[in-house]
Amino acid sequence: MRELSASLLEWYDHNARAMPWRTSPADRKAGVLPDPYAVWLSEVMLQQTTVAAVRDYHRKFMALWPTVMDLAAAEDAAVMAAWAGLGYYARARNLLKCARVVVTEHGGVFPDDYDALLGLPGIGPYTAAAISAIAFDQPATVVDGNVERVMARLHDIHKPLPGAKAELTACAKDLTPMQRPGDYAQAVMDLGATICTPRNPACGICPWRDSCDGRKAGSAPDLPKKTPKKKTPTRLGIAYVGRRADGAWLLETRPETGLLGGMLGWPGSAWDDNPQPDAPLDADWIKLAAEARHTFTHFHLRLTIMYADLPIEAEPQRGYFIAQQDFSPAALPTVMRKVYDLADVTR
DNA sequence: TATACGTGGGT
DNA sequence: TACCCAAGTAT
Repeated sequence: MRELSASLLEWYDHNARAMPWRTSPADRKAGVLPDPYAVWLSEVMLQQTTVAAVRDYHRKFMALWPTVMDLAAAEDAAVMAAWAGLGYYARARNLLKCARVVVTEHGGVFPDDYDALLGLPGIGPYTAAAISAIAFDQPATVVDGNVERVMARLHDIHKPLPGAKAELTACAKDLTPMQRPGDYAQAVMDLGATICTPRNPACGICPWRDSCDGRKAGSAPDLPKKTPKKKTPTRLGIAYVGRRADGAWLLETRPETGLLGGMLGWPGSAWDDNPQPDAPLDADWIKLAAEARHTFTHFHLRLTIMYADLPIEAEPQRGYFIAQQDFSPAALPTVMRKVYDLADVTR
């Protein structure tokens, strides 16, 4: 066990991926730990999201709100707008809740232990372990998709996920060292992200190649097994893009919960098999030639786009006008930005 | 335990 | 085109 963690840390010393919210292995050895706020922000953004997608958002958030106190004091709409395009918007809502709890109940200082972190909004088992290990060098065990894959291969476990989760977690826990646990946590994930990849793993240059049961059995590239998922259905909908004579756009803030909760969007119908017209006000709505197509995690969506020029005195039953100079399509979730782009081009 | 919840990139 | 996948969490 100790030899495995030691060899991985040796590998990590020379192969750590550079990320703005990290401190280098050399710095960490000198006792320099990263800013817990920056780590927390990065870990929430990285939930089910690639490092490449996160970089610019993390930089933007750190520039807009350099401390957890700044973020806690931010306007909800500003945070949602800044998160637009990154997906899984419940993360942004919980991010704000968490920042405010840290300020009001923890004096603006992030707790350093797993259990306290686990109690905060938007922080689950993975993120609690990641923050305590990476930001505070506590011996917590991170189990993300990378770690699951690495453990399944190392021990040649064929039981499919998610059922195998507990077993894989136990394996990961056994390997977690008391020395440099923060570096170790990042090292296993880096190993999974760069060597022990889902397809075509680079077993030949893996620091654990001589200990890997999956490699010995020849099954490593096929692990972990996963229970098959059903295919995604298609839903239909109608979106209404209204523009007032002074250039203002008719938008709405979506309900706090559910899909795209709390985000800005175009008023529209429900999204289902047979959407009914549901214009936000009476107007000469024109059906545009192009429809917006978008795929969410659990369904495909095809949106019919209706457009109307609206009089200056228009009084919509739903939504509100945003002046042209106050509106940025970048503040829209991607599906809504697609609608905007099509309306802009097709009209 | 199962489902809802985004998006972009890779194959 | 149609999957799969990415440093998961909440319910």
